[in-house]
Amino acid sequence: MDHIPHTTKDRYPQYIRVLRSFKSRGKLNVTSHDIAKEMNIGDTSVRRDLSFLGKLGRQGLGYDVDFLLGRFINEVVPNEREDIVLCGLGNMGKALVKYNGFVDKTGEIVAIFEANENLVGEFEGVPVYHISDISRKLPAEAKIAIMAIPKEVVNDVASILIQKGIKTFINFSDGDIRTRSKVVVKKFDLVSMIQEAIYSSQK
Amino acid sequence: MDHIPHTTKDRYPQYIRVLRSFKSRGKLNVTSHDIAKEMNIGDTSVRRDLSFLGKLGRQGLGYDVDFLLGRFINEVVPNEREDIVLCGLGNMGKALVKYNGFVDKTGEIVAIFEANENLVGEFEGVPVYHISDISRKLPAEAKIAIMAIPKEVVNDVASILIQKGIKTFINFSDGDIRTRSKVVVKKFDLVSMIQEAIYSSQK
DNA sequence: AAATTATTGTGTTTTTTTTATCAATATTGT
DNA sequence: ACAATATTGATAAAAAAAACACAATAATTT
Repeated sequence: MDHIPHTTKDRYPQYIRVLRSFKSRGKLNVTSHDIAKEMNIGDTSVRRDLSFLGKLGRQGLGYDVDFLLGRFINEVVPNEREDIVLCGLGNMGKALVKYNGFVDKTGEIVAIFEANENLVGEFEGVPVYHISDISRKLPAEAKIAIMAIPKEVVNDVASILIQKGIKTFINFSDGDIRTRSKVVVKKFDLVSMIQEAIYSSQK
Repeated sequence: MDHIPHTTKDRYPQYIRVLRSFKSRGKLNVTSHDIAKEMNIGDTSVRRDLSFLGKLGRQGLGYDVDFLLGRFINEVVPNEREDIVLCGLGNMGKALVKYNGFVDKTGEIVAIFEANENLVGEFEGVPVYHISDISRKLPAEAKIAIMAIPKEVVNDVASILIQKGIKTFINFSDGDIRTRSKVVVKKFDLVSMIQEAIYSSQK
């Protein structure tokens, strides 16, 4: 399996989403055409993308959904479950904890840090610590932090987390995370999301 | 201004995000190189992308952030503010209402529909109606719906909204919206978001 | 005021990505 | 078992995108 093109790699997470959707609809087998339609690309591109992971399909028949999904998860998310910490137990934080779906393959929220003393204790089975305890209570294996705290404090908290070894941020804060360290930040941006949706519906 | 390439168009929303970020940092002027670095593409690509919208920069100097941002907003989001309705006032719904940022240029949540009778009335200045009142209370101009309701009901509610003229969905529900109508659905998918972040931090 | 440095905008070249084509193979119907 | 149909995987061709290269121009320094 030699060099995988950049565009192909970028599509891999989308394959997982689409395959999950097929699976949830009870589809056991899909063709490159089915996938292509769902992803708005050509069926040749789908077959090409898949071919980098090996000969996964059966001529005349298509691809086995479960097998393909397993193959993708293995390629795209090769590690075991990642431990995730959540900063901020406001409405967004609570909503995120309640998304149970990602416990299975991706990771699990193992600790929550919150500024409001009254919330310290436990939420939905996850321990809640005071935000000032990050240095002491941050689980050693955690490499990912979800930020759901106000923009006024997001950079202060982020720099402590970076010091402690966090390499990846999912940022739901309204402020940007700015750092000179080499970390990955995925920003949740409702404005862009809405704009992209409007834009898509117009072109 | 003739045919704009697909990849360029796809990058336009990202330019807005990056320019907003520069602006919030107090930067008045940027070069193609600044933008390129922020977007992980080449500076030539940036200049080419911009050139489709006219001669926007000044040789030797760069681009005016405000001017460029205005030009992009005009191109990508050409309409006036869009009226948005929100379905579901749980933790996620409440969190979304509190994101004030998108009131300015993108749109505004003008009505909320919720199943819990106790929440009917008003939230953060937005009227809250019972979910059974969608047909009667849906604002006529609304074309976008944010769905923050459980998967068990998301498709029932969606089909009522589609009947009433909603064309664009932002779906925070854990279930997929499935329809034969030609609508745009942008799904918020925490699992994919985390997976993409992990994937990015590894390649 | 000339030289130096920075930076845009665009014609051209190179690289990457997508699409077209088709042999190989699997299934289904007769 | 044969013909018809469906679909993969791969090679070749076409199209699209990115990078290169540089003239034009603006600011800055000497």
